[in-house]
Amino acid sequence: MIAEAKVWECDRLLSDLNPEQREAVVSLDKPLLVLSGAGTGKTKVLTTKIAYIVNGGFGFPYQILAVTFSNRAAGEMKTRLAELTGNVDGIWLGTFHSICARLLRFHAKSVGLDQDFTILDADDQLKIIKQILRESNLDGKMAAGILHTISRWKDKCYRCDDKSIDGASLDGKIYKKYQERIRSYDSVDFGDLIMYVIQLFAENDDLLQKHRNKFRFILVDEYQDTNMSQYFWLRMLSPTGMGLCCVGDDDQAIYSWRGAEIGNILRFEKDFPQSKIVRLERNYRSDGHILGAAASIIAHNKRRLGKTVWTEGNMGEKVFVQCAYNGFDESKLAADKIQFLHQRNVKYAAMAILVRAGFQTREFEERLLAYGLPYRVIGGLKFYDRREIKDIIAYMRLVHQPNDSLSFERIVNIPKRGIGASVMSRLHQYAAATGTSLYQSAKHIVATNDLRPSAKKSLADFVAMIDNFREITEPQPTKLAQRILDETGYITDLKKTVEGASRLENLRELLVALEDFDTLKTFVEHISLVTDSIRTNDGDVVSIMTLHSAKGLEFDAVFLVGWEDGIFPHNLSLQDENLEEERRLAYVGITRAKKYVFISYAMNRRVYNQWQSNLPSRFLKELPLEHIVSQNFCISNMI
DNA sequence: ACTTGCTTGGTTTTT
DNA sequence: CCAAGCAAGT
Repeated sequence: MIAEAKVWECDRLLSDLNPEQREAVVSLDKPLLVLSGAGTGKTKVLTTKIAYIVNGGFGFPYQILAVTFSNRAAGEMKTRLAELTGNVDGIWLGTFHSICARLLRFHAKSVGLDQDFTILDADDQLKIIKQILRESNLDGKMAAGILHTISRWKDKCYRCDDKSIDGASLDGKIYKKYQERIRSYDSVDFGDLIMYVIQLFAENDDLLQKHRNKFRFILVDEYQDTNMSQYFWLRMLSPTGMGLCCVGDDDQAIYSWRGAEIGNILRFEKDFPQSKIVRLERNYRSDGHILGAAASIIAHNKRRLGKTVWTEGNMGEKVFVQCAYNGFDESKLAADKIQFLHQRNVKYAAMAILVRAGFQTREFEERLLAYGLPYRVIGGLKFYDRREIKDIIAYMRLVHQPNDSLSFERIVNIPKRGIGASVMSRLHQYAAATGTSLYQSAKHIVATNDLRPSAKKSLADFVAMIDNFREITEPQPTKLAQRILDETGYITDLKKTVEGASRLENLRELLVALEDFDTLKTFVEHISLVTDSIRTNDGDVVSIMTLHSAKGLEFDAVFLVGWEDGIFPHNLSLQDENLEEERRLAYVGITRAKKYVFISYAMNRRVYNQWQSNLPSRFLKELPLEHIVSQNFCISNMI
């Protein structure tokens, strides 16, 4: 009876899929690579596969590990899975980093970390490196570059004593110091999250075996974006690839500059000789001409596994290629089309302007503003990057984990309490000498007569205040945040400044977001791993964003702007291997569209207030004439 | 502590 | 060119 119900349930799940999708779902006995072209239903396959495993009785939810690259993808999978099965409990579903954080919390002691370790963000990392540089009398401006180098090393799973690293080089030396420093803070960065878990498994075989047995099914989304560390991590959990199912699209690998190794997906068959590859090539998103244009462009790449995306849908509109006289005119072309489409009942929210680099958004913003068209810039300044948000979060982190010295340092004098550089250097000295945190040091120093009376009192008051906040057992984050804002005088301080109003607005938004959390602990963990902006529902507005942040999204109409050599492909990416990645970016851009693609370029453009004439993007020549309509529409209202 | 003037760089961005 | 970040001065 039960078996029968299950069979029926599985049939229902599978009936909704095309043959290739079905094969990808049903195949459980081999290492599986699902090559999933744009718009071919990869999330559907992943979620159905999970449902199939559970409902078909092949495994229990807690035996399934599903890893995604971004929080957005994890969230979407959760939603879709809930729709499909109504229940997602027990499944280990999350980003590489959140899953590693979870594992590491359980076993922190085994790698010598405190269970309450803090997770650093890029800002924290940069601060620490600047600190180290300054101590060595070196220029702090090098910090960003060094951080980049260290991050890439960590993506490759190189520890600071790794033989591949020249320990005598500046970067190598800073890496060592940096690692020492963050360890002493009981903190880890994003790279560490993966590396520590690898270390944990390498040093504790029983633990590794336990997890190998536990996770019988490992599903990996966006496999083309994994870095070496993540690859090693996966191979530890599934050395033979049995139960492993990687889904990805080598043609959409656009994050190599961040350590992603497209080689991981290209090498899959070699890594797992018993493996099977399923290609999802049937596209359900874009009309024929759009798909044809995208396919022709990507066919120019050499390093790819190769697949041909097709559709049964109609050919639709051809890709519209336009030349503008200059950048101003280009924005006008887009705005006019947006207006036109909207009159034809295309929603603003179904349209997007995709740029190569952040600075390009301004021209389009100005134009849409002038036209009175609603828009939103996605990406750019992140909600959690705002000063006031980071301040209040630092308070909350310090309340949760008093030894979080970075948070301590951030807010000890915010609002101003008269605790300046001299007090801080005294604290640092003490902390270094005793091997304790700044908070602990403050507690000790306050009991001595080392500080001038006023500073001593300020510091004592500060410590007492934090302790006071801590005494609220398991505080609800909203309430705690409200108290912090009131009792520290943060709000009062804010009201004195001009931009205070908008900052207050942001804080209010944060308080609302905080209501989703029951405990401070869950919030702090969440905030460390999620740096995405709070998704505000702006309603029916046009999206402006970079090509990178458009990945995974879809729109009826897509405006691909600035297709000029030097802008796109970008100046710094004109060498061969980088050019392939730029081309993938073009592929990603075109395949975001369901019905309309407008590509434009400008003959003249002002860059850093200097007029330059760029050649049309070399990618334009790769668009076959049968799929495009070209119009040299050179207007100018500026000259 | 806050201002001022100088230098410098100005792809992509998630975790 | 313009914004940000920093060193030095009030």
